[in-house]
Amino acid sequence: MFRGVSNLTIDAKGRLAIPARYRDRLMESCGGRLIITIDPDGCLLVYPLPEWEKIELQLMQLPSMNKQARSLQRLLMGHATDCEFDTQGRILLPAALRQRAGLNKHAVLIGQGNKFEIWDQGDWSERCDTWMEEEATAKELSAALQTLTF
Amino acid sequence: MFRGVSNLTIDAKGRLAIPARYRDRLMESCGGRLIITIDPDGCLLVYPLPEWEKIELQLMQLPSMNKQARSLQRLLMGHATDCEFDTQGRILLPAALRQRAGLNKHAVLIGQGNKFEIWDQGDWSERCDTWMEEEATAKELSAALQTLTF
DNA sequence: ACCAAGGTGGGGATAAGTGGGGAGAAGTGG
DNA sequence: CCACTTCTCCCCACTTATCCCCACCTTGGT
Repeated sequence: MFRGVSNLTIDAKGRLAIPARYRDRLMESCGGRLIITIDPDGCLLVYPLPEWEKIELQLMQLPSMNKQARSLQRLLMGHATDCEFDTQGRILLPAALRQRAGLNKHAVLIGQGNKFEIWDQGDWSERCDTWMEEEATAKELSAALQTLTF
Repeated sequence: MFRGVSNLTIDAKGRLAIPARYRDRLMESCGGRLIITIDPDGCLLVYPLPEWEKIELQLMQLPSMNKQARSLQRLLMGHATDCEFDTQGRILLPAALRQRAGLNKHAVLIGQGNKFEIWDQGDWSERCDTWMEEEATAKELSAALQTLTF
């Protein structure tokens, strides 16, 4: 499971250094073969190849005549790009994806279990503020969260 | 079960000494492997790794298309950072988490059963005041508390 | 009053993250 | 088909953060 937050910089060439603590795990789980795509919420998603293949399978099984499913397929499948580490442990984020996620110099990489998310630093901290407020003051809980304890 | 409150100082490098009375227990229950994350209420949560893994499992099973679930995953999972003791029995609180919880030099560590919470000292005493007032003057009781005896 | 143990502070080696030059590959247009 | 531009990636240099180590200070017990 990937977890935790890292503040990183994207250099002028669009490269981003994956934190060293994740590298060994990524090399062994997928030989450094990653898939990067966009998330409708405005961040990028980074999957180890084997994990992505599972997602891909689920996505392709959605009904073609469902509009919402179709747009999700186009967003996720359509933007999925292969990436590998360079010799310094960095990945090159394709310009198109960087632009779509509004990524500038300062980015945030967060572990989300089987994947990572990459956010623009400003967007991320704003979102966090909002979410914390919402979660703290939430009057009613969705059914999925009714039994959660932490 | 962890209980009790400790006033601690966070030094200039962001290190915090775990009180000696907890250390043996932590070393044996998780080999000193702790997970620190944020709580929507504005404090940090500290779990022994095995405890955290249970929560993680619950979190990652929540549906990805549920917004409330997703934001909770991002807050909890996204900030969950592995920490280990240094040779003096201290842990290094990541700068990002310290900032998010508004931690300065003076902090409070409180035992909360299977986890600890870390609060800024000022925030903590303010919150305590508020809570005491609220509990004392509360007009109606939520269902979850109807049967509590203490 | 002394000793032992826990808590606090800071120097310094090492590893991790960052930035940019430049060779080679790939794409574009005449 | 060739010349030009753009992109990719390897290499090296620099900066920042992490963690080990040692030293001191405070507290509680004998």
